[in-house]
Amino acid sequence: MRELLVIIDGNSLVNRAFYALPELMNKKGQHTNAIYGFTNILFRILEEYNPTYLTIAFDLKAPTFRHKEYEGYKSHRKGMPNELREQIEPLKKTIDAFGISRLELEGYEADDIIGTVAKVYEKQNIDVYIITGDKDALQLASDTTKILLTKKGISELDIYDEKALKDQYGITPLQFIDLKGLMGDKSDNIPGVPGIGEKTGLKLLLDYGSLEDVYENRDSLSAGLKKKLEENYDQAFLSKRLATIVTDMPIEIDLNELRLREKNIEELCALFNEFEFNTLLSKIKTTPNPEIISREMKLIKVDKDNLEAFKISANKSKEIFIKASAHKGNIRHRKISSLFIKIDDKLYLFKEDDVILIKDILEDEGIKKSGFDLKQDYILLLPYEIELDGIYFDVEIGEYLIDSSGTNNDLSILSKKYGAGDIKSKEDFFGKGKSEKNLMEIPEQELFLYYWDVLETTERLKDIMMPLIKENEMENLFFEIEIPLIKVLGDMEYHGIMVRKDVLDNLKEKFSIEISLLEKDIYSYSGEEFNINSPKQLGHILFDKLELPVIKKTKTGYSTNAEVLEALKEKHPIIGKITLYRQYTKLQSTYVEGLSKIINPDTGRIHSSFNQTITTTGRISSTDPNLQNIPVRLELGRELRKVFVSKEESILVDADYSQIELRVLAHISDDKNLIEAFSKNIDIHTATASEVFNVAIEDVTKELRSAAKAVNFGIVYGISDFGLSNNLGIPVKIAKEYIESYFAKYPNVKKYMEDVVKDGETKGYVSTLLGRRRYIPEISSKNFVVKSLGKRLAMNTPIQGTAADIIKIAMLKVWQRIRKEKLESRLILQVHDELIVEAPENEKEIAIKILKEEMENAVKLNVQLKADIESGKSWFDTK
DNA sequence: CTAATTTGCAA
DNA sequence: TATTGCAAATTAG
Repeated sequence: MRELLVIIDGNSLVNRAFYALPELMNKKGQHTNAIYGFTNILFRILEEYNPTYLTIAFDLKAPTFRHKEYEGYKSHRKGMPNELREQIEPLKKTIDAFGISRLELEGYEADDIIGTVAKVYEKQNIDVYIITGDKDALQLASDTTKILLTKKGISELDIYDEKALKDQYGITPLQFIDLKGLMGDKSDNIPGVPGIGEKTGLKLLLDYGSLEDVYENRDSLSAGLKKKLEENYDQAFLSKRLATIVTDMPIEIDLNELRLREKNIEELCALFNEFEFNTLLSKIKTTPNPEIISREMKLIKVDKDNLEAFKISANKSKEIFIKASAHKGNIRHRKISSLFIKIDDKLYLFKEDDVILIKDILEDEGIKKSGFDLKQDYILLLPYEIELDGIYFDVEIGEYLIDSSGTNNDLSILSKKYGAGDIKSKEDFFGKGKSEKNLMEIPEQELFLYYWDVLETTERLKDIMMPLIKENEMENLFFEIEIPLIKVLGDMEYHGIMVRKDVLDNLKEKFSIEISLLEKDIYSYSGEEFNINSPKQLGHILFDKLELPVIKKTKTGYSTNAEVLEALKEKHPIIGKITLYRQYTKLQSTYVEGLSKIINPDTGRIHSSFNQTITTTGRISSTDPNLQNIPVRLELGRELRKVFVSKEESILVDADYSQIELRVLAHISDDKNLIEAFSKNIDIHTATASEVFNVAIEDVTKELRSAAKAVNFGIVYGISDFGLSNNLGIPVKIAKEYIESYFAKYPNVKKYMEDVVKDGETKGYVSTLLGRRRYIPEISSKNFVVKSLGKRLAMNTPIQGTAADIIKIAMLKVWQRIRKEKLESRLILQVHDELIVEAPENEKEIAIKILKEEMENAVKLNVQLKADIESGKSWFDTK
């Protein structure tokens, strides 16, 4: 088999990549799109062509002989934009880490280097592929040299060899130079013969051969053409010289220097990590970390016969790494298959029946437990009446604090990211979806090896992350808040909330009657049956058939959202019906049916998952089901809250913070007027209205209050005049005046907004009161829209995030106090600014007291925190 | 079957 | 061209 040499035109490709891809940035604000595109091409070339030799040619800044001969050469080209320039050096580093050689020579363009190298080696019986976006390179094609031209962005390559050129253009590769002489090249500012383009040029060359031949035969051409040629004689031959790629540069390149070397995995990992190319990280074929494979592994199966040795070791070491693997099943009776504990270089394995033997170790606060997603382990142990204690370091949470923007960070991604070795991802090991393996199917030896890797990696990551958390001054946030919160959330999931299936069933019946009536009405208006749930079909009916005015479009067609329907409601009676239909079907499918599906048959309760590592701001999120978006605003939806109840002889105590975000704003901006508004204990929107619209408190109308409320919301979200005008349906100019008036009354709020944006721009991140960070790469974007988003994020995140910090502290304090006072009350829900406790009736008063005190005293701010408390048998009753 | 799109619910 | 989430239904590939 012949060997293959691939030569890449680096400048051409990096430009293509830059302009073809959208703006990408890492969290430091460094642009990475060109590097990303280029790297993707590299991966593709390596996979598809598997070349023996690979080299990438770059231009250097120095002028070439072409500039000296013709000062117009490429003179009209704009310099490289800074967003691209800053990517060149990192790209070269990346190429080096790939083990790919680079060719750069002063005084010659990449084309010349490519031409020379190609010609030298095609004579040595090597196949040469030249990859570029520049058609000039076609002159280099031969029967053994192929030109691969990028087309349409960078995703596809067109392959040309000598024969393909002949077929398509009818001329030889060398005649391409003559063609350039005739037609010139706009992109390089090569003039050619004005008035001759590709069509005429090709015809002339087809008829006569070369540029010289064309001139010799000019007499047989039409008068006009002859004149053009004669007037531009010098220019034509200059153009031909400029377009000629040098193939005999005085350089010697040893083929061996172009040989593809081994990748420098460590360096590549570090680079991809810096660029935040998480998807590419997994593409790197890693060799197992030598340290891991050289370590001697010792698996010790522990049962009652050899328990003592384990306990001595655990007590001595004081730090263990744990992971439980469990069968699928009910939260209260989920069976642990094996519990793995790593201590130093030993891996201990406990089968289900033996886990209880080490209850004392697991509950010993003095023995530190580290792991990945320890909430899961905590919950798994609860049915065995083991309450995991001494939880010390959770790698998933560590990563969340280091960078809250990360998405689906499983252990395998993290270990690559931090260079902590290579490990199979959960999906790779267990399979996913239908082919997910049952624990029983996996040979024990394999399982053991997998968990060894998991715990080994966990330990390494812990060691890597700990200093990062320290550096970023997040130790307090991590150890005093997030880690202790694991158990609070675990308990909330484990306890769940009682639901009334009978109420759900009634609602289902009631709703389906309404829905079918509405369907009939809608079909009678539309004159045909269609799927009302399909925006496409609904759009067709409303805007094509009924010819209602189009208010808004989406990228795929007409918009039919609530706002649009609201605008159309007077135009046709069908609109009101559709709005109602939407309301009912939403409640039916998402809530009535959704919740029914997920009631735990065992407990009669709903056990939602509370995730601690999802949101960018520090909030908690809830899934399966999401209990943080149960309807409340509309009468109809609010009914659903009757489903959520307390168990027998208990009561729900519901406490929610009053205006926590605006209070946080008052504190961090230290705005006297805003602080004073809160201290007077009057409705904050009314107070704002009075200030902004310059009326006495008593004279604030409903309308003014509601406008002020919108302004307050806008302020919290990072205000823009456009956004506010949109929200209030007023002109941008008026919205602008509102904002200016607000800032005039609350000058320190204005100062805070300016400062936090500035701070975000210089540091690349913003922080909450407790030091939680969010990186905002958007803020250094050149794109106005993206940058504006960045500014709003900078303004909003500290507010929303600080409120999240505060309620987390409150949750901890409430949880701890309930335990300390040995109550049977339980914290069961958190909805961002609201906590719900299920309390036995005789604990109602103390539960109220605890919630009130702990929430209002969670932190000390320049304004009082206020919590409003209600109680009742159902969530509906607490509002 | 999966991914993207549209819609709508909460704080 | 207003912040943060989750989920259902439809539809394109």
